[in-house]
Order: sequence, then structure tokens, then C-alpha cells
Amino acid sequence: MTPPVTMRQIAERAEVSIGTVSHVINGTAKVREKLRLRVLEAIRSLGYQPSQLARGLRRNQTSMLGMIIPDITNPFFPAVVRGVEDVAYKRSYRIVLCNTDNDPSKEISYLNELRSYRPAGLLVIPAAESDIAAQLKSFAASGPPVVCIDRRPLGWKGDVVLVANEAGACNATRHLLRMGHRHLGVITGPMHLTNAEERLKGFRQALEEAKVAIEPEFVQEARFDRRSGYEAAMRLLRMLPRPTAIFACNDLMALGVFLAARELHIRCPEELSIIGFDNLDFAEFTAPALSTVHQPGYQLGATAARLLVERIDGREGAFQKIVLPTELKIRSSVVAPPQGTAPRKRASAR
Amino acid sequence: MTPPVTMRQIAERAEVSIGTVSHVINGTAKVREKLRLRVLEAIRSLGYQPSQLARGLRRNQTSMLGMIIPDITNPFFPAVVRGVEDVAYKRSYRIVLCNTDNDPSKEISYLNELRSYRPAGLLVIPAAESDIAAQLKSFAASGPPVVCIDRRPLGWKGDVVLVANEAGACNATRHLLRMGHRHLGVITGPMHLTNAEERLKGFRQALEEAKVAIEPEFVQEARFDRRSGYEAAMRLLRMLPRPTAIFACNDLMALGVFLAARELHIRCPEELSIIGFDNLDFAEFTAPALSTVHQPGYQLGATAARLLVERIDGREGAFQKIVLPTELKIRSSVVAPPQGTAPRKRASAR
DNA sequence: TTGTATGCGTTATCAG
DNA sequence: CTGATAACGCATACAA
Repeated sequence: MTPPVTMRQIAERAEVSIGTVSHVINGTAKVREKLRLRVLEAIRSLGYQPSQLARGLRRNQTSMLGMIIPDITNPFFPAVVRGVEDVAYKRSYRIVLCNTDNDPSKEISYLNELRSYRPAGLLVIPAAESDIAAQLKSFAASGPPVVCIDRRPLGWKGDVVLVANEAGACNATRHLLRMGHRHLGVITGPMHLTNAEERLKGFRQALEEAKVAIEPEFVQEARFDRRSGYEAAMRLLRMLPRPTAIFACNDLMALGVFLAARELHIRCPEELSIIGFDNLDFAEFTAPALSTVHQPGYQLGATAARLLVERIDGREGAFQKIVLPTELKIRSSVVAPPQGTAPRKRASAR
Repeated sequence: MTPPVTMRQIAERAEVSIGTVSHVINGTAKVREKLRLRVLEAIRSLGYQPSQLARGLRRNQTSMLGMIIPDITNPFFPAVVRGVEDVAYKRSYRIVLCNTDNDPSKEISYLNELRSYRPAGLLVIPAAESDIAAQLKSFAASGPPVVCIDRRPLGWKGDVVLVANEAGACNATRHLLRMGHRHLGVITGPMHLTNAEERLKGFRQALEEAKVAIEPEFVQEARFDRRSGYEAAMRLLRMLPRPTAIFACNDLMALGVFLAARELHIRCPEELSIIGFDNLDFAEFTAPALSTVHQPGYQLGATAARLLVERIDGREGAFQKIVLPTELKIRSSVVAPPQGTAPRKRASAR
């Protein structure tokens, strides 16, 4: 148990005062070159590293960034985290990662607890049903800067970086329309999530543009995970007539649609076209390869981190709302609807 | 900027000394019930939270766990991280996450830097080519406990939790053999990684058992990612005769094999059987669904975290080496080899 | 330019 | 049982 080397030891070794050591470390005052070199040498030879704890206590701020996300296990988030980490690393910030499991209370408890570590800033991807705007607001007022990612909590007025959900969803839907589909199902995320809401809005907009009626029972809400996507798809696919195409508002739910279709012996894409949202890594490997809307996860994280760092560095000014573009990836899960409008026939056969 | 509430304020509010407050918080001495209640009430009403920084400085240890992994973006790792986080959370430890990108120098720098945060413990999934055994050893001697996960760095003698790589690989290979394959290709991970080595060993063992000759040019080394898997597969599939089945030592590389096969117009599984290792989420959605060896990522993390916490709590005793079992998942990417040993014919046609 | 001294918020020791 | 008080390692205001 070698006790860690402290500044005092550096001072002794370099035969200077402890204050001088601090100055050369932080560049907070001019130090005679000779002394400076001695100090540096002492630091090197003793392998000294400043205690982040002591420093943080003194400065009332550490070089940690708190990051609160719903669930790292959701394949969309790792890229975001990585984007954050990469820019944070360059600025020598470290990430404390917290998974809320979409549990608002866990989110709040993490939030409060993180506080006691005096992080330099906070990045949060709000939980579904998150109700932390108030909490966050008080945080932002008396604590470190906060930027929200991907979803905007109700009532949140601070910095936020998002993705062009509405435009992306609209494009996806247009693609379906363009291929000839007129009976579109949609599986949305939790509707209190802004991104879910926006995607649905995009969907509706595309339908309106094309003057295609929206069939209310064809919009099903799920929870952005595979299971709920599967369940929603089952509901959709058992309807008569059923949709000839489904827009799943994320790729995980699209997987659920595949599953449901397989179970009901509905062939994709011949009998059912599917389009997703996210462009997760596996999208090009599903059978059929999933057409989807690419979402720049890494950029999302990187951008948010950059913005956060600017705030930490004291950048004032109006809150930013940065919206990153999406891109439609056309693969093979969307084709023209079956001939003879099969679903109609079935309906009349009923 | 409301300054955070400190212990002193609690003491004043409760009309006790600051020491007493500390005692009720930490249960470090008996406090008269009446005072205790007053203190608790003050804490509650002022929303007090102990400064982790001050506490850490004083105790020379925080309640953070450092976790060093190659890349959160590799879909095998999120589950591991989640496993860690869940058990850590229950014990009220927090995770600071570091991605090394398999860069040994980044790994070492993270390691040293984490030190200055006085984490209670360290979890590390060593980078490929990691050479941190020595570094880690000094760390373990004078610093917090460390447990390695998934891969054992060369020369590391401390705690480690692994997966039964050899047995898993052996089972996968046996499955190929059982289906009638006699010309097996294998795409390994970086051979300095213990897990890659063990999987290859399992592969060889199965061949020996079956008295099937191992064809040296059929074992190709790659880097556990999709691209290198693709490249290795291209090499393999251009050979004449080529293997009728390929064991990719992880699922990401198996994806690369799918890609290569598709590009060369080799149909899977009719002309080429593929088996992977990991059982990533997408494995059942590839075309064809990927047969693979399930690796308990979440358990890996959870187990390691539990072990680490025990060490933090002062559990002495011999270093542990915990090996978690794998499970063969049979799906549809493995079938009997093509009739008439097609590859042979091609070879003779040359 | 450099040294000294104080305090950041806790815990822990030691009297009372 | 409870209250002072001295560290913990560092940054900083101030003195020299």
C-alpha cells in the first residue's frame, strides 16, 4: 500500500514551496524556468498525479461529466455514448455513466446523487415519462450546465441536441407511399417522448401530402423495444384488412415486426413491407435487409458533448437547439404492395 | 448559484455539533434518539447530500468504480457494462467508463488517471495487445482491487471472470462436424487475446476428437470486428477447394462472412455454413439466422462486479478465476455440406 | 517571482 | 454520548 505521492513531496524534492508546484502545474503564475524544470522533473520521477478529489473539493468542480441514459443495452445508445466520450476525452473529461432503465425516479435519484460529485457538466437522454424538467431546471440554475440529448423533456428550456425526427419519418413514409402502399400501419414509441411524437407527426404529414387517409386503428403505440414492437405488430397484422406496410418508429420495434410476421406466416417484403428508424448496425443483415432512417448517434453524442464543454468553458448566450439531419437508407424490406389488394379481399370475405 | 448545503448547516439547524451529524449519517457512534431525529429532519428539509469529494478526500476512497473497456460500440460490451452497473448500483457504487479502443497506451493512461479519483475498485476488459499486467499489478498492490473480465492479460495473476471459451468453441465445431462438414474454416480473433486463443483451441480439439485433419490455411486471424472478419472470409472463400463451413470466433466477424459470401455469390447456408460466437441480439435476425455460441455478457459483468465488491469489502483469500458456461444456439446458418463435394470439383477443374 | 496560510466539506480522534 | 479540532491534498489570496 504505497501511499500516493502528494504535492508536498514534489515541493520537497524540487526544493520549492508547495504553492510554486501548484503554479507550475496549473500555469497560474510565472515561475522561473529553472524552478519550473525542477518541479517538472520531480513530478515525472515521482510519478505524481494531482488528487482529483482534493482539486475538485477546492475548486468545487471536477473534470467528470455525468451522463444519464435509459439503457446502454439499447443498441442505439452506445454510439451516442461513444461520441460523448471521444470529445470528452480530448478535453480530458471523464464520463460517469448511469442507466435509468427509463425509470423517472431512478433518473431523479441519479441526478441528485451525481450532484455530490460536482461534475463539470451533465448530459442526459431523458427517460420515457421523464418528468425531470423541474429537477433539471433547478440543477441548471444552481449546478453545472446540462444538455439534453435525443429527447426533450416536457418543459425543458435548456440546451438540447436532437435529430430531425419529423423529416426523417416523413421521408420514410413517403418512400412507402412512393412504392404504392396506401394502407400504412405505424408503430410509435411512447407518445410522451418528443422524438416519438415527432416521428408520428412526420408520418401523418406524409400521408396528408399524399392525400391518403390515415386509419386510426393502424397507429399503435409501443415502447421502443422489440417486445412491445412485436406486440403492436401482432395487433396490426391480425386486423382485416391489415396494413400492407408498417413504419416502425425504431429498428428494435421493426425487429419485433419481423418476428410477428414470421409467426403469422406473412412473408416480408412480399406481403408486408417494413421500414424502421435508427439504422442500427444489424439493419443490413436482417432478412430482408431493413430499409430505415439513419440516425447519426455518434454525432448526436459528440455534438452534445461539444456544446456542453462550451458551456462549461463559460459560453453564455441563448440556449441552443441543434437538430441533426437523418438519411433514408433504402434496402430491401420495402417493395410494392401485393397485387389485387389482397387485404381488401380478405376483408370482404369476412 | 445556490451554494450546496453542507454539514455545518445541518449541525446549526439541528442544534448539534458537526461531529454528531457525521455520526448519525455514518452510524459511527450511538446518538441520542432525539438528536438523531433532529439531524435527520434537518437533512431532509435542507435536502442535504454529503460531498462525495470531501468524503473521498478524507477516506481516501470514493464510491466510484472505474471500468475500462475496449469499445462500448462493440455490441458485446454493453451487456457486460449493464451487468456491472446493476450490481454496482445496488451497492451504491457509480461507474466511470473508459473506452480504450484497444489501444494499450490509452489503456495505461486511463488506468493511471483513474487512480487520481481514488475509485473503490477497477473492472477492466483488457485491450487486445494489452500489456498492462505489470501496470495492473502495481495498481493492485498499492491501489484499489482490480478484476479483469473476459480476457486475461498476459501475466495477470489477479481476479478474473471469464467465459468457457474453449468448451464453447468446441461445441460449435462439433456441431459443424455433426452436420457432415469436413473442411472447416475458422476465423480467429487476435491471437494474443486469451479468449481468441481458447476458442481456437476448442476448435482444434473438436477436430482432433473427430480425427478430421486441420487445414492450416483454413485458419485465418482477424480482429474481432466485422471488417476484418469480412477480409478473412474473402481469403477463405477464394481458396480452392474452399471450406464448406466457417466458424467465426465472434458474431461480428460472422457478419463479415455473410457479407463476403454475398459478394461472392455463395449462398448461405446451402453452399456455406456459418457459426458464430457471442449470440448478439441480432443473431436471430440475420439471413439465415445465425447459429452461434451464447456468451453470458450480462452475467460476466454482474459476476465481476460482485467479486470486486467483495474485495472492496475486504475479502481476502486466493485470487478467483470464475468461468461462466456458454450455450450453443442452433438456428439456421448451419446445414449439411453441399452434395457431391462441390468445392472439390471446382478444385479439379482448375 | 515565490512562499505562507487559509479553507474547501468530511471523517476521525480525543477530551469532556 | 457529544463536541471540538486536526487532518485529507490542493488552489489561491496575500505577503514577502
